Amino acid sequence: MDAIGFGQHNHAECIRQGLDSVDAQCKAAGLQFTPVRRRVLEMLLAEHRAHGAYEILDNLRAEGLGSQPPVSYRALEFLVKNGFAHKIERLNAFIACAHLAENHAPVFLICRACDSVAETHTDLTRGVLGRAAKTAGFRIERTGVEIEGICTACHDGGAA
Amino acid sequence: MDAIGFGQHNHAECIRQGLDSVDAQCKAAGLQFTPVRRRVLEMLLAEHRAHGAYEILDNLRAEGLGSQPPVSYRALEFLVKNGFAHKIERLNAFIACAHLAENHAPVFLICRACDSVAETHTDLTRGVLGRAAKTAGFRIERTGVEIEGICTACHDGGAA
DNA sequence: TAAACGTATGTTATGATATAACATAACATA
DNA sequence: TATGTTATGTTATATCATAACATACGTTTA
Repeated sequence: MDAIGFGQHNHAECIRQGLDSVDAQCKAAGLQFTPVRRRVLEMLLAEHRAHGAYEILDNLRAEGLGSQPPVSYRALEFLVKNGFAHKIERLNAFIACAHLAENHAPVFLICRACDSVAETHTDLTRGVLGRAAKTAGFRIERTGVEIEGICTACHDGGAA
Repeated sequence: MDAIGFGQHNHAECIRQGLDSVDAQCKAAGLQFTPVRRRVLEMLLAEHRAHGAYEILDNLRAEGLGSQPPVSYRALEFLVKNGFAHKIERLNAFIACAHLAENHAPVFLICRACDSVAETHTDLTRGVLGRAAKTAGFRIERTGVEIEGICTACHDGGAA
């Protein structure tokens, strides 16, 4: 279980792969990966932190790709609906999916010091929670796990 | 592991116990359980569903207990900070804590059909997620697990 | 080609959620 | 009384999100 987001990796490659993978998935599924949608995903991929819809919008506006809130919200909705991005509810902000193409019940580790967000995943329907839900007669459809704390870099660095 | 919220219980008793318990905890901790705070908790306890801050405010206003947003937000902040209520991030809404006095890493089961919310809990720091976090060097401070689906009553009743 | 349709985008306006900032009150205690 | 602390009252505004309608553009169908 890797937690992409903290730690070293070839980030340029990480962005390229993300775009390529979504490109391919869209082609396969007959989805339109339009310029705005592509650019929004690229912005999300640029950093492993959550981006607000209005921050995205500011960037789009600067590039002449749109100037009103629905533009960014629509692109983000497309990305989230198709599993290419996730919304971090705690932050009212969005992040590129770090486990594209995997069937994921995502878990987010949110550093409150540096705002980076790492994504890992689990299968909540198994384990304690799944059993609890089953006992309660609850039919799970979607899960969201958001964990707030301090990442390695920040507590090693002294930010906490 | 019980999931209070769905299923039968003596609700009047449930409200009374909630208020009494918080009353006692406030006395013990030297916290002021003021009329507004008490009334807000009572509103939350009235139903096992999440209440928006402005819905709470409307009620307060009708009772002459406050008329501006900060009134409800402050009371809710007090309740959340001291563990007497929780915020459901998905819904931007608040719910009374169903496990008062327990050290809780709450887990919410949210029925998208009837809007009821049940609270159960787990120890995320143990188990798969805890190990994952440890591996990533992440220091967990707070966890929020929100599970959306359909509750017993709703799928038995046919709402899904 | 044109008509009809579906999907994406552009734009205006507004709704919904949340907080900053400052003023006042109420209470404890030095 | 003066001081400090906590809670409340109030104004204004920031932030997040979507409804509704208009326009564009490609594809299918006649």
